[in-house]
Amino acid sequence: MVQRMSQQTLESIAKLAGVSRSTVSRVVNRHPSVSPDVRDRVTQIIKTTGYRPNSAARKLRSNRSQIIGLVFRQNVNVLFADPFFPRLTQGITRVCNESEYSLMLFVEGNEDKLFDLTSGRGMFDGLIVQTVSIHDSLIPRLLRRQIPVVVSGRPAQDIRATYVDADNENGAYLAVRHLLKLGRRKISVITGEMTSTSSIDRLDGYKRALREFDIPYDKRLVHESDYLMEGGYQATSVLIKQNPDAIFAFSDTMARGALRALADRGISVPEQISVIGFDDLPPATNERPMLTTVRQPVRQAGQKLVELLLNKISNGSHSTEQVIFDTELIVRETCGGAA
Amino acid sequence: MVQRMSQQTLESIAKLAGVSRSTVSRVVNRHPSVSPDVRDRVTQIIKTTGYRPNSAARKLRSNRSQIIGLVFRQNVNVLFADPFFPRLTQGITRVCNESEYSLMLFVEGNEDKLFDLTSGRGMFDGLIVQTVSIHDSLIPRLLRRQIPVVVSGRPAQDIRATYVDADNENGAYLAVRHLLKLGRRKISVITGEMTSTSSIDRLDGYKRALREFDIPYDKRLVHESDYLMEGGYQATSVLIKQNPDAIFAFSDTMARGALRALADRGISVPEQISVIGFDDLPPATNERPMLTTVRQPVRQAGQKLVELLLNKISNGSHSTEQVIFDTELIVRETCGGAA
DNA sequence: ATGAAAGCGCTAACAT
DNA sequence: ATGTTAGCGCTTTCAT
Repeated sequence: MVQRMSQQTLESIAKLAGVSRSTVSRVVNRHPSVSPDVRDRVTQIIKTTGYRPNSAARKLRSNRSQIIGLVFRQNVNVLFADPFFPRLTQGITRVCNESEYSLMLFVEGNEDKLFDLTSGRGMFDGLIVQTVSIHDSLIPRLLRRQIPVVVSGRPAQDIRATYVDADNENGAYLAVRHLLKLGRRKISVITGEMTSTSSIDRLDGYKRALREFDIPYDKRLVHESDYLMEGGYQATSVLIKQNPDAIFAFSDTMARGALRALADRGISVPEQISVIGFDDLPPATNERPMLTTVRQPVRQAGQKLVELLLNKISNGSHSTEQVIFDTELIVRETCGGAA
Repeated sequence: MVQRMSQQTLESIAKLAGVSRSTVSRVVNRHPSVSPDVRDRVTQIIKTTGYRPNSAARKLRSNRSQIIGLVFRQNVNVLFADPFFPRLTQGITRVCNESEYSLMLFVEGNEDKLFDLTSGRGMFDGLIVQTVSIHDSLIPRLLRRQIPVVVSGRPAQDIRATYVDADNENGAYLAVRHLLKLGRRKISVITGEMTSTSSIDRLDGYKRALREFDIPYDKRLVHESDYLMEGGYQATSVLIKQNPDAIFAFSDTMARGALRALADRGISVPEQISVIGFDDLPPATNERPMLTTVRQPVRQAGQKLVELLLNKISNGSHSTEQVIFDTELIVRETCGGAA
């Protein structure tokens, strides 16, 4: 007669199998020194009883949970609206599934709550944290706690962390230079929140290209937005009053919004206004007009993040590492003229 | 002199404060019977040392984690592409943030791995699981484990579970009846995976409307797809050969794909073909032509799910409860003619 | 109001 | 190859 399923322990399984707790533990953890017959008997009992190790106990004892946390601080709307995040998540889950690690996602919680959850030793072997604002203090707090953390996106200057990022500055530079070469002179920009390093870096690239062509920086051509399609639409409605001959949006999603706003006003792309986006994630490929954009290898970034984190976990190293992926201009229909 | 931050325990804090471990525990857990001065002293030390309770130990002892898990089995692509999920997640996080519970998300893991993670007592106080396929056995396995579970979307017939769902059958019925009243007779359908109860129920509603108008069910008009925009596009490319006068897609996202496919072929909507979607989530409102669709209250569903789960956790009840939200036809531009 | 002590379920060092 | 044993850090009686 088998016990109630819900309360099995190593001890109860041991009793059922007529062996000691340690032996059962060995079987569960695939330790080699267990005789085949004992192993089979125990395995059988585990199966019929449906025994599962108590993860809290396991963690408490071994100090490993085999779980890594993925923290997205972004608003849920943005998180799901922008194809960036699923891509990144895919890269991450792929490596996790190959390894013995499982992934747990955190969305939208205030910083303190999140810190409590993630910093308590006993929960995660390590964390991947997506940067949000340079004013955010979650990352420095976690680092101070000596929790293995890798950061997705460059964190604020004063934070020494291992991170993975795309070369945002150069990507933006390439895009704007391309527009300038095509003869565009009033290039407006739709940025993300300017507290994020990606927007800061991209705007730097924009400025560098302008300097190279001796064009003064005009901040009336720069509109801060939110990475949402609707935001791109509205930003365009405002920027259009400056009569720009190009729009460079810091995400494909916002570029889509811009295209729609232009279409609604009967402004032709690329004849009257060129448009370039940033990301080059799937929708950029199959919507029309096909979007010229800056490609960043998001999935690879996700994979790299996990690799770095797993290294950090196993080495216990306190060193820091930065991986910057190249970005690349993908010329399609919305900017006019080939590279 | 304060100890290294990373290894504080109840014991070490107690030593620092010159009290016993129990007293520190009482302070941490806001137990009333601690004298004010002791409380202050201990609180101060906790703050300066940055002590955090070990969650594994806590859980092991008290059998509560204050964490609920949200399990999405869907492919990451679908998960992020369909506005349904962020909406649901918002509803859920909202209630969680009001309560003392935290939310943890699971995405894309195989069933066994997921079961290990979620079923191990010691991790979650309860789970919200999104249904995927009627053949999926994660939910019955969790239920057998007596883990508090509420299900989002109706599970398979033979599963007795607490769940929240929209009235899919009637929503589809309303949509199709509307088309029939407008004189449409060859109404094609783009379904989701037919292993999902939502698609099954919606197809039932479709059939009921047809019966009411004495129109035979023609399965060549039914195309199974995947809830992605691209899927809607491709389904439409196939269905169009049957010369339908209407397309009813089981999600707004697929309806968008259908609209694009029709536009690419120069087929005018609603003049030549009517289109109706399902969901009525934000993009349905601001894209053109404005989509006629079936509204389901996704955010409320999310909230309800949490409420039901928290009840279940606190009551420890083994009873089961079903909440079905009404669906509603929202007539806009793509079907032609008002209600 | 505070402390002592037991034990949650597990792993791993040690003994056999 | 298997068993014995000692905790991991915490909560919670039970004393005082």
